[in-house]
Amino acid sequence: MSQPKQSPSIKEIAAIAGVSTATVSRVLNDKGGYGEETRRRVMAVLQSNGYIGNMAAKALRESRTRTVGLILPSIDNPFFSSLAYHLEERLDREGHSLLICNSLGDAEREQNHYRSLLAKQVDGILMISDLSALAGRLPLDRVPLVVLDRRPDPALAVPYVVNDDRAAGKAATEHLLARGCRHLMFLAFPQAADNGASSLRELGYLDALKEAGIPVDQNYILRRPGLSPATEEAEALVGRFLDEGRFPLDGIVAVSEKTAVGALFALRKRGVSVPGEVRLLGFDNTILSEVTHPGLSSVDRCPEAMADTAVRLLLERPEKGGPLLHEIPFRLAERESSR
Amino acid sequence: MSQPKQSPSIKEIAAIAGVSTATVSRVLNDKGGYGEETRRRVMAVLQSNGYIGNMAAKALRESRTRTVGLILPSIDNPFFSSLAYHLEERLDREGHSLLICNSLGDAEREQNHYRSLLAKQVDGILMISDLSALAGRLPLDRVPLVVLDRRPDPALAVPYVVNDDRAAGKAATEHLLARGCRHLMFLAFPQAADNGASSLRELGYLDALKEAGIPVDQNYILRRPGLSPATEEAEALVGRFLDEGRFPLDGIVAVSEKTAVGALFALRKRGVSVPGEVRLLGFDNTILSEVTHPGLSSVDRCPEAMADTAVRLLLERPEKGGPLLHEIPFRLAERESSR
DNA sequence: CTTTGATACGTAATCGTTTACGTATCTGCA
DNA sequence: TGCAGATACGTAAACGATTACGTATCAAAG
Repeated sequence: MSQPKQSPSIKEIAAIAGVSTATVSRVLNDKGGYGEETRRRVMAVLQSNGYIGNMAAKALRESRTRTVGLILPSIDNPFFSSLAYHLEERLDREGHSLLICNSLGDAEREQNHYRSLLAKQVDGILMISDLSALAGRLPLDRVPLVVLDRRPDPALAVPYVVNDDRAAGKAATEHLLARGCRHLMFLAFPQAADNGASSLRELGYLDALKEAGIPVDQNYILRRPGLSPATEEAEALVGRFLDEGRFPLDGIVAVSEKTAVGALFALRKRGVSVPGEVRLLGFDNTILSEVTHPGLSSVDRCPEAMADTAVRLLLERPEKGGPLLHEIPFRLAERESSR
Repeated sequence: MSQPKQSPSIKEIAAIAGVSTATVSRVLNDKGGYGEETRRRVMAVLQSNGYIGNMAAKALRESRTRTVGLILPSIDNPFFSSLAYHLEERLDREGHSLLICNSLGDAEREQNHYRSLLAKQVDGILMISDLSALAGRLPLDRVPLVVLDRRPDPALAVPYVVNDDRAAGKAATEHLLARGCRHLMFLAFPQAADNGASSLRELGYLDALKEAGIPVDQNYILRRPGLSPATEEAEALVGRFLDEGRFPLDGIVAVSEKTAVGALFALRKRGVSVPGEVRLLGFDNTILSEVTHPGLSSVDRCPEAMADTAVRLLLERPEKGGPLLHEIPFRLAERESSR
């Protein structure tokens, strides 16, 4: 009735079925080289003994685990968890599993996790990191490595998957310009923690202003110090800007969703209507953008497509020398905050 | 300069250092039984050759992987991803890694993932599932198993970690009663998809009404059909209730965060002020509750404590026969929606 | 000087697979 | 009949670690 506590090994199965381990293995892997009668008998024994293979042994023998690792700052972040969802989905379809490691952006944690993943013999590693913590200290070529949502130094020769952030910044800005905004704020990431995306989006913002013939005013470019949570800082920054009242304002491009929420809070507390007086637009388009009031217009960075490309790069290992940069299309999700 | 593509094996290290593999292994594991001079030499060779162990081999030999699996409906859910974050955090501190598997609540996926985790020789499995899909079809005792946020049949003898949902439902209701609400709606999960928590919270709601001497009216208990996304259905249900206008309403206890958001949308569209005319309270207290307007009062289910307990149960394997039910304290996070 | 015990190793088996290689049986054809 | 080639297996060697067991050396104790 009850199954044995431990799964039997291929050897025990072989003994019961009266064949060799080689034959059991062949049956298990559909390799052929056995008679139909034998196959049936082996299958029956496997079934009735609740055989479940030992992937550790298989991995040792084949030196592949069908497991890949994902190192990210924190799975507890709506955009990353959406990305992780799609990565797992895609990997699962290819018969691979996903190991998740939170780094909190900490260099030491990244290194430890990376080493540990290599030791675990993963078939590949996905990272949301600029790799500056790893470069030179750990081998980057023992196993396929793909970076997501960050732009590592091209000298490291690691492929990376990002959006065309400059174009996205430009599109976001143009969206607000098209709705009549003329005094546009750009709410940026801290310079230090700049993951490359923020300054590119800023360039896009500048591109759009230039094309529209609107002079750039540095007072409209607000940069978070980066010491406290994004939402709080953004709220404080925008709040101060509004309180000083030195400059007119009718639109804000926020470099992330959380900063956009902060901006929204600041505006609401001061009774500034959105989108009536100020239009607002953020990035990431996670569930957060759906539940604020008004709903946040947001640049959808298409995490599903990012995941798709990253997994393809990781598993199909394109010939060396291919392009490192892989850009994923984005699209604007318009909601009330910019209408 | 550049390290070898493949990590050397213990055997190669041994050869270079002029010792046996046994000695290298002993040095690696601090087992003692070697001279100081030898230790230094072996260490140096390990270092300079970029040795990284092979956990597949180690797992095969020791039959433990220091890896545990987590099967959940979807990592792309704020409460679950918070739970996953804390699980990983806690496991990492114990030297374990976390494999993540999305089941979408689908029985077949759950089974496949479960089998695959067993094959991968994980040291334990965490599940957000009532196990009905597994019971009888797969061995539940090959490896320690702990259920989170669901109440599996006690006959399965699987420990599970949940909140005291009845108490939480009661506390939530009392919170609104204390603020003067007398016409309280309870917004429940669909009967089919009931994970046990919803009906317990409903009992708590009834407890609170009874204690307050308020007669129960079934018209105030709304149940989602469970066919569409929670937020939409909740919005539709509450909307219809309001539009019919047959019953007075001044408070809503929503069984989850997403249903609370749906309720909030319905109220807002009809110009019902929250908390002025209707006070609202939900569950889960994820980041969603922070960004709605007004901010959602929410029962914080303390995912960190849940993770802590679950990992402890999984790794410390308490003596058989201990209690299965493990209740985690909750606390009310009060925001504007109920003030 | 012998004995005892500790210390510092090495040898080889083992974990559960896969697979190269060998071999026996059978089928079909000249 | 004899032989080639296919088919259906079995044998045994890996994969990279751990570890029980054996052994040589040495110091201290008797």
